Amino acid sequence: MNATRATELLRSAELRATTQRVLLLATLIAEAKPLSVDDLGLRTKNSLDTATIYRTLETFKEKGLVRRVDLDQGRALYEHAGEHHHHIVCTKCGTIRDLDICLPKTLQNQVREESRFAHVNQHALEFFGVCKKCV
Amino acid sequence: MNATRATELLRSAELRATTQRVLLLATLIAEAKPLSVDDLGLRTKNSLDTATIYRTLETFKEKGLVRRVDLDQGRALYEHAGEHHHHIVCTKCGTIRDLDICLPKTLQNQVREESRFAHVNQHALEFFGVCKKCV
DNA sequence: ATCCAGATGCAAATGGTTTGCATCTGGATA
DNA sequence: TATCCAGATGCAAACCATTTGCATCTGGAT
Ligand SMILES: [Mn+2]
Ligand SMILES: [Mn+2]
Ligand SMILES: [Zn+2]
Ligand SMILES: [Zn+2]
Repeated sequence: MNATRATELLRSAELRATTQRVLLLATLIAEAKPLSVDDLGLRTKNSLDTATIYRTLETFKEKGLVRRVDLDQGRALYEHAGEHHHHIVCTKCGTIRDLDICLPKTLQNQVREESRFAHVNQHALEFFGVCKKCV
Repeated sequence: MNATRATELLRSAELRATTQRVLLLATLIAEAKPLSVDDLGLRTKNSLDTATIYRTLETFKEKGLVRRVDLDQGRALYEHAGEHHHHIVCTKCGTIRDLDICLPKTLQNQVREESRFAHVNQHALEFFGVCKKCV
């Protein structure tokens, strides 16, 4: 179980290690992929109130423990925040895969120039396609 | 006005050129940036029912006249579909700028390999930063 | 001028997310 | 170990973007 690890992480983030938080964070670590609030509800056997899940995820996000993945309109997904990375989504079955690629520095600099923005801080990059099972 | 151009586009898309559709498409062409349903309501002086706007945008999307931009969770944005491009968003004032950059072919091929997906069809790429006015 | 498939307006429903408030609890303290 | 309370939770209601059912209206073909 990741309960111990989750508790440690909560402590270092200066958050109270409540039953609910440990459970949610351990689940996010175990699944290692973007989960919806509903997903989290199911994985925790509906033992947590929906409002608690939302509030907890927001807290986790502020502390950098999770990051929100906005793939489409509608429901938000959250994943345990590890290394910066991107995703590819199967448009047929919804499967999400991590990608260990990122934008080349040259492109990021190009954006800095072309945008004429004072700062460019982040970017979101997702790919969409059809996985082998869904061909 | 872009009313004439809008009517032409609707005709070539085999869509009936109703008052509402011409108005919406002309607005999207004129603004040339991603607009929310509320934006479109305001720009058209609240003369259109919200349900009509939603249904019209969906129709336009199916015909390739507009594309939906999912920047964050919450409200969807729609823009007149021209060349494939990306955006940078100011996280302070919300301003959205077009970017004429795209991913290098090498990266796209890399994704094809690493993902092990059968097909990779699209991608979404958005940058976030602070514009000069908001520094 | 007539006609009708498809488009619109209105109002109610839906679904994800947020919020107010009473109660509960983690963990600091004595 | 018992006490205590700021902060966390559960519950129910509110909120807000989007969708849907249905009666009425209209673009454009005849
Ligand atoms: Mn991931
Ligand atoms: Mn654009
Ligand atoms: Zn698939
Ligand atoms: Zn700005």
